[in-house]
Amino acid sequence: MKIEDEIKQPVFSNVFQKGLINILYTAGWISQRNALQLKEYGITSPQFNVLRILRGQHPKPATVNLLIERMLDKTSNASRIVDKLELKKLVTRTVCPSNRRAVDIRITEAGLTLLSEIDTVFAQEPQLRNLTEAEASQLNDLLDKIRD
Amino acid sequence: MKIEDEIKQPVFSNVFQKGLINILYTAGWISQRNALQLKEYGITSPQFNVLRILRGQHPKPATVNLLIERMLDKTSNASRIVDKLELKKLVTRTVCPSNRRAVDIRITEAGLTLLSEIDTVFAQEPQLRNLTEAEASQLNDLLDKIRD
DNA sequence: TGCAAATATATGTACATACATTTAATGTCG
DNA sequence: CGACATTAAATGTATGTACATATATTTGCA
Repeated sequence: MKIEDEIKQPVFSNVFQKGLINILYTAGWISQRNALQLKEYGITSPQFNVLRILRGQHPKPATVNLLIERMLDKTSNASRIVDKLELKKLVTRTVCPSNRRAVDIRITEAGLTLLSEIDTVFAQEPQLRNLTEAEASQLNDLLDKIRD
Repeated sequence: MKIEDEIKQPVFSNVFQKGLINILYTAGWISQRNALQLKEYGITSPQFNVLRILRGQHPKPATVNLLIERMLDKTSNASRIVDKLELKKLVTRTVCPSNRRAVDIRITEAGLTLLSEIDTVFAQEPQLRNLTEAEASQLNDLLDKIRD
């Protein structure tokens, strides 16, 4: 559906204004779909993102600082997201021996198992399936250019 | 900066995966910039969006339902956003005379004044300034296609 | 008419975001 | 060495998101 109809705004003042709204709206649309799928597995999107970062590090530990560096949203609260994951036994938290200010965070076996289940489901419905490879590249270039 | 560097992820499994992350990351980047600018005026992004919808209706009132229809995020809680705006005297809330279930919400003079101040500032630094008009159109087409 | 269904909004709860502040450990430099 | 700044993480507070439920009003129809 065209963005004009989705938010019932008949016209935009210009194509830039429309593009801006379109990015925000599309990101929300994607997030909502993701959140719905993840809900069946009992985790939220931020929790899922943190788990994937931890899997990338595995078997090395990550610190809260490293999580913040790699999270999509830099200002969110990694500490409290890890709290929730720890409660679900998907990660462990131990004081870092070489720097007792820092905390070593590791994904557990249960966490790895959960991620691989989710991967299987996500692989069945590929993302951005409506775009060709060339279009997806074009999109990446445009988005990178916006943030320059 | 390229998305790989921004989130310190050296490679993506494919261009679709990268595109997905890029949309989410870019939307966050835009939101954060907007939020920072709006903070000087004492309002948040959702509050700003609601105010703009109300200005679009002015001098007619809007209901909570109309706000939900037009908000970027359909599931957010319009009622409580209006609460905050009402506290700041930027909107008024009165029971709708023709349907006492509904509530007429109107932007106040103070609200209109605030919006026009913000417009002035935003106009000075146009959005998506790094894109040409053709590129912005292309972006809109790609984003619309993703949601088909 | 009367009563159930639908509608409009508000409220409750859990989680996340945004940002300031606090606490503890480590580094640094006089 | 010791005071002070820096760093890593946790905590506090306000706001927003997501979703279920509650309350009040209106509508429809037996």
